[in-house]
Amino acid sequence: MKLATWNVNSLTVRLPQVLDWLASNPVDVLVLQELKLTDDKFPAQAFAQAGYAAHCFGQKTYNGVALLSRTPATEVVRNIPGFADDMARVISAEVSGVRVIGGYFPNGQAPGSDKFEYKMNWLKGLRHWVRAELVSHPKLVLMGDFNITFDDADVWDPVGLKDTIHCTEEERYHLRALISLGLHDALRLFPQPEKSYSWWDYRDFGFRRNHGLRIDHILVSNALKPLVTSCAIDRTPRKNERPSDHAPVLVELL
DNA sequence: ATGCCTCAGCTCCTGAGA
Repeated sequence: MKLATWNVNSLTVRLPQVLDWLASNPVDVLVLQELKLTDDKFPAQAFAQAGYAAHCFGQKTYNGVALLSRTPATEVVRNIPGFADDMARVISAEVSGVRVIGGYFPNGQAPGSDKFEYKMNWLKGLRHWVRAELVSHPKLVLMGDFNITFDDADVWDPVGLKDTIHCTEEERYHLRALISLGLHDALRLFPQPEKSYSWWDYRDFGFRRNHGLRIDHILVSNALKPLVTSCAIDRTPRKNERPSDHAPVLVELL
């Protein structure tokens, strides 16, 4: 079973690239973030023609997530039960016996801002929900755009970006707290190239200079960890014309 | 430089992203 996550930064703009990528990478499950479109504009038909059932949780202008799967997804849940949120950030479902959660974590803008406080509250709400989900669904994958780096290895300039957004100790505390629930950073279960990032700034030739961050993650539960056979970031779509600023991340389970 | 690039929208500028 192959699963992947990709922040597409507007599905309207990126749909052809997503379809091309799925043709080359026929994963079983793909979660998408930053659709930036409403449900009525979601291209369900195009995904159906590509062999995918799709569930959308859209929103105008910002946010918006979707879950695509080759076999039908059941028990679809939108956002975090028990955490009131105006923004469309989470979609989860059961696929082939695995609980899949796709998330677009808040950006947070800057430490000390209202948006940062919202990010902290959102992370707490997510954690409490995922803790319960792990009890009822031991085989669980939590993946998406976390907007948090684990440590300096995920940052192209750890000195210059120390304590800036995505790199603060408060954010990393919440990420470690998620891991402590019984989850594992799938990418680091395997050797990776130095400076493996999943996002590069559009400005200043960020991708060409590999000035990036690893903020898109796939976390697998204790029960799934022994089944993980590979995990990788696919940089190739970042070389497209008009690319998303994020690259997809893939994991393979036995 | 509170910028640089990209996207959406109350679209020819602004807010937000990361």
